Amino acid sequence: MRIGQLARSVGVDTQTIRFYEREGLLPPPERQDNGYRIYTERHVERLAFIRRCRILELSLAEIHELQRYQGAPHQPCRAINTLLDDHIAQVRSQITDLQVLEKQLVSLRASCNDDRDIGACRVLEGLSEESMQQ
Amino acid sequence: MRIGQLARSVGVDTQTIRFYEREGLLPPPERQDNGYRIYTERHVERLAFIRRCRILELSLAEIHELQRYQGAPHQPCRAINTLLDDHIAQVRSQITDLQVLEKQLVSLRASCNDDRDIGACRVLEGLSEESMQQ
DNA sequence: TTAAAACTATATAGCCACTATAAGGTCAAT
DNA sequence: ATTGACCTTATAGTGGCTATATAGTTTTAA
Repeated sequence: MRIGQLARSVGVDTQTIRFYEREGLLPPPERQDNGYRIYTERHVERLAFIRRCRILELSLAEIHELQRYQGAPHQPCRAINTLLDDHIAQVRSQITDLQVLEKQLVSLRASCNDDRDIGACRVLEGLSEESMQQ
Repeated sequence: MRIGQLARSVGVDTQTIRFYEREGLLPPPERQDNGYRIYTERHVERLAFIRRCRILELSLAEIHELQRYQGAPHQPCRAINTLLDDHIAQVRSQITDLQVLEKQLVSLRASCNDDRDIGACRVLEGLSEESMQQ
């Protein structure tokens, strides 16, 4: 199949496919005489794998690492689990950070109603005060 | 004061200060004969304002908008509150997304212990299966 | 049969908010 | 006189795409 069909069947842009190829995540396919890329079922699977990883917000580097593991199926899989554990830890710390942020924002927002002049807006005041902690 | 002192007093890199100037967030300061930038107390405040906004993850565009409001103190401040409400909504949706993500990752991780061969690793299997929903 | 459309190719720039590097000028102290 | 700390501009890199420009190829419709 050609790049457009691969793109449609996995749900990505053709540009993204070429980008993954350049990044070494997708092996360079055969070419037709006119230079068009020809993909096989294995490319579909490989691309789908990448997309599933991306949905889980694994970085391209992490995906690369997973692909290396796939190439060595008789090693223990502890490294894979560690990779995932690290990623989970990262996601959790992002959540915690955002929750702190949300609290700060909500508290700032609560300091002002909608009916003031900008000159008296407590939100703007709050942002201008030194008291705000990092 | 010169750029290094401003940077230290607000806790940013000198590069970042020049970057904000280029982006129009910080007004261009006077220059000494040798070309060095000379900052005043007002620049300190202005830069600190920017930093407080950035801590709250407001974008440079949003900060720009806030600065425009500061220049027109006799308008109603509803726009400011709306900006903040939108930002809060955005942060909340990020949190929700990450929580969904975390669940998926934890469930994937739970499918495998540390003592398999990579060829039998259920994590890798999970990532390779079509069953994973986007 | 030809003209339009839909597809493919490469190369390059843009997004965001910085951060890093290079290559050089200025100034104070030793 | 030289070291070191500071300052200047310009340019490139980060991540994961996405957009644009330019051009060649194939397919479809008139």
